[in-house]
Amino acid sequence: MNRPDKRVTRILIVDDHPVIQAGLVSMLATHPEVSVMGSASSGEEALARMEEDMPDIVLLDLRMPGMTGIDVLHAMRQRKASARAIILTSFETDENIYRAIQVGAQGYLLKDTSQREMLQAIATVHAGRKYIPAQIAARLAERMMRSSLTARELEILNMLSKGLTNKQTGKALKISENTVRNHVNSILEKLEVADRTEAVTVAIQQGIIQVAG
Amino acid sequence: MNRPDKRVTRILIVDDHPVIQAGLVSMLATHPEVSVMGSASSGEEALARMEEDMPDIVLLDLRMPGMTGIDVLHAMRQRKASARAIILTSFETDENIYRAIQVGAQGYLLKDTSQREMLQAIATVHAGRKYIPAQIAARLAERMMRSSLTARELEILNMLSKGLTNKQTGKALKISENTVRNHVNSILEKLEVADRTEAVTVAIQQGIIQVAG
DNA sequence: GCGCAGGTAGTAGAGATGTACTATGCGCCG
DNA sequence: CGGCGCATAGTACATCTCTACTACCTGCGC
Repeated sequence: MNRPDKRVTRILIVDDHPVIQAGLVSMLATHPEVSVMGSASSGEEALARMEEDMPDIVLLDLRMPGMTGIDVLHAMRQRKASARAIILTSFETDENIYRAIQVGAQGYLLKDTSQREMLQAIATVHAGRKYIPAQIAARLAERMMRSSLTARELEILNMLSKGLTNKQTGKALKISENTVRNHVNSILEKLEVADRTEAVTVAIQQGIIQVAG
Repeated sequence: MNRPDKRVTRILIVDDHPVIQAGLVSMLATHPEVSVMGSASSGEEALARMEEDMPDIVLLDLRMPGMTGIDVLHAMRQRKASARAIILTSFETDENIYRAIQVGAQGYLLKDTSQREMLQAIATVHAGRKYIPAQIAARLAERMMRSSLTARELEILNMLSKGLTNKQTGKALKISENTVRNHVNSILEKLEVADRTEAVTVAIQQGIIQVAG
């Protein structure tokens, strides 16, 4: 609980890739104003570490096996964790950015960020402000313009992407084909696309549905 | 041209992400049997560096602005470069793996690879053998099973993904709607899918078409 | 020169999709 | 309680998609 030096920003790295962990440690280690407390390779480990190490800032990867970064943010919020979170990820779908900010991320960086910018983001967030690069902010705005798909619509969108017809989808969900059609039309309107095929492209592009590798 | 120590494997890192560069340097620096000659942030820089530094192994990212890793491999082959290449990437679409191996990559690693495995891959490739993890090899086999789409089919698949109808596609390509239909049917057969919507999902999933972020 | 792959074009018909409405029941929130 | 969003269901019609064929031309390799 006692901090050795109040001016030093204490960092916890959460990323399942060893090379990223090593890279961040190496990029941050030489700077006296930050101190890397440690690294976690999973969300579960991160939450445990957070209670022990009391970091000021958590650098958080979104895509991890098990808990995702979003899950970790949720858990942090519930536990009223004092640490602030900066998302650090290779991917930047509109949906991911939107969700991360919604559950309380204070910063959002891409993995191609320079050391200089990374340090600046850490300083900014530690000072209590948000750090969202313009490019990311633009995507966030884009996403906030559009209304969200409902749970049912998401479910149906996923079935579209697997090539099910309206009839097959209706049977699978035990609703009529007509109802499926209504939902499909809502999806097309919300995504602002011409047909189900484009809907799938846009949904994947924006991270609304995932394509299991 | 004179190598200080023949037992040392000389490495060139090619990746546009500073954090990955730093991570790889840090993971490899402490090991006496490898020596990192330097890092390049782009394919163009990598090719220049290769002539100067004469590395034994190039650790090559696939996704980079400008030249992709595949482009670099092509250029290396044309110039009959002596260096062997190991692909090091976050992504692993069937198509990327297939293309990389086809143009002469000797290894294929994911960025979640441990330090131990990375060193082993480097040693194996330096000894003249290939290093393909079982998981990657399985995907490669999967890809080799299927016949490739023709240039025309690819073009039409891209238009499908944008929501164009057969008629619109025909007009855009100045061919008849009937011909488009024939191509679409070939696509469905080759991808083994039920309809154009599933075709787009599968094509994106396998890296056959890209979704511009 | 012949076969083969790829691109082109056509026909006919069954079925799926998209559009444009109306309408009901449920649960939530102010 | 009233309004609203959501899920449900329906009808009718125009259009698009998919299937199953046949057919011709070109370029390439054996």
